[in-house]
Amino acid sequence: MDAAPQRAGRLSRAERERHILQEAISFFAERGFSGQTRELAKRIGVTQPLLYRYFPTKADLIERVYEEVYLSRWDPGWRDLITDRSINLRDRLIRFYTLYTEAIFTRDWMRIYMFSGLHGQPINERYIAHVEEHLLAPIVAEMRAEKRLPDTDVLPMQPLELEIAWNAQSGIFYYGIRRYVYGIDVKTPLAEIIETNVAVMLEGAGAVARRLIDETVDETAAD
Amino acid sequence: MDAAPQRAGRLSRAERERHILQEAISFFAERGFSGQTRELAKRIGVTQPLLYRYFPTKADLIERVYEEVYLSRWDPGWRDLITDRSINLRDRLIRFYTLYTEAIFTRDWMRIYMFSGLHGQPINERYIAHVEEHLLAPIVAEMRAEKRLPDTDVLPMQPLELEIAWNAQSGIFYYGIRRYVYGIDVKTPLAEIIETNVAVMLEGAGAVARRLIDETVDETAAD
DNA sequence: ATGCTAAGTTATCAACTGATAAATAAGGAG
DNA sequence: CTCCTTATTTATCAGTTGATAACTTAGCAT
Repeated sequence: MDAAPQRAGRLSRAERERHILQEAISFFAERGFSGQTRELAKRIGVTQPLLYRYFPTKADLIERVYEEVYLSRWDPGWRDLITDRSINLRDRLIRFYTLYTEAIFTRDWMRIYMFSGLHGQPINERYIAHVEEHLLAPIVAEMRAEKRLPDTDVLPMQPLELEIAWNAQSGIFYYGIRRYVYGIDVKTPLAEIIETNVAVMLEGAGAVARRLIDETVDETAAD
Repeated sequence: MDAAPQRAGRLSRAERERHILQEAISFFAERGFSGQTRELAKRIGVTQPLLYRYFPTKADLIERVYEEVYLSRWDPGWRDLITDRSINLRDRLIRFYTLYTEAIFTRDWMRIYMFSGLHGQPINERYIAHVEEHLLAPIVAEMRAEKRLPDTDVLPMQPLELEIAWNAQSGIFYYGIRRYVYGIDVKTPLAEIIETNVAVMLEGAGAVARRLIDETVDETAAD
């Protein structure tokens, strides 16, 4: 037997909108953006036309889902933490990546992120630019300071240096993809992954970065 | 004006099937698996019902797309290359990742891979297990040999060691995601990414691995 | 209590979409 | 050249899907 078609409780406009948006995030994260409005409505416990009393079109609802997911979870404090030289770099990076992954390592966030990336949403590209500017570039600068290399004012950040930061970022992020997007049961706990990636970044990438800078200086001197 | 509705040339059953499958790969890679059969047919230049003369259902066609993408691009020689100790490890890994990325770094492959992962396709999970067994585990073993650490027969591969290999793999793979899935114009050429990742893996992960093994041996001795 | 505002539902449309059946035509075999 | 096999098309169905309009009802204000 089906459950008796029950009338949804009456909520204030703001409450209902919030409720719909929240459910829409986990719904589209699961089904992708081709998920159907009727199924979403059923999950929320309201009728399908009600959605259109709050969002003019499905595309508008999806747009709001993007905003909610991307904007509401970003913490400006991350950047301050990365550049806080009262803490040693290793601890800073471990602490930052712990906080960062606490914010984005959820099934909803990771899957919405991948779906929006696949759909070529501009917001995705903007997010990546934001990550480069506010997280990776500062990390590169801190790494230079740690290794007593020239400031980025003196010697601009090299593309390859950014890629080295991307390397660590990728190692951690792809762990999240395997776990939350692919749904694989990765045995190693996240804390160890972060520690390892930070260690590898400091030991390996530090050396590579130094070499890179030396080479660049040589080339400049040779001109 | 629309082009005159032209009749498709008559092909042999095998040729047409191959043609449909090839187009289906790039079509579904672009649109995702919710892409419509009519649009696919239009792109191929045949009528939509013709697809059903070759594939019983849309789901069957998608299944064939998976097989084609995942199975046809795997080269058993990769493993032989990784374990070929007549070449030094650094060159071996660079050569391997060059070949591997030549095989999978296409818009079609990367996007089909992500879509199938998001849809929880078992083939995706199987592929990852295959990568771990035939690529990453051998890399870990070679790294141990390089660093003159105990063989995996003596001391089994630690989960964290596998994760260190995943780290390098992720750095390279995520470059592909950024480029071919997100469509970002990454400035640094792939060759440099591979060189850097391999260098980082050998310098950083080598040290971390050694430490890990030492700790494990200590713990074993302490028991 | 009465009535008005706004939240929610019912009914329904038009376009879409996977799939099937019957009709058509290309091209090799004899 | 004719026939026959089969690749391809035309026509169409039934279920789906985003969206709209009209109707109903909850609950606060007076």
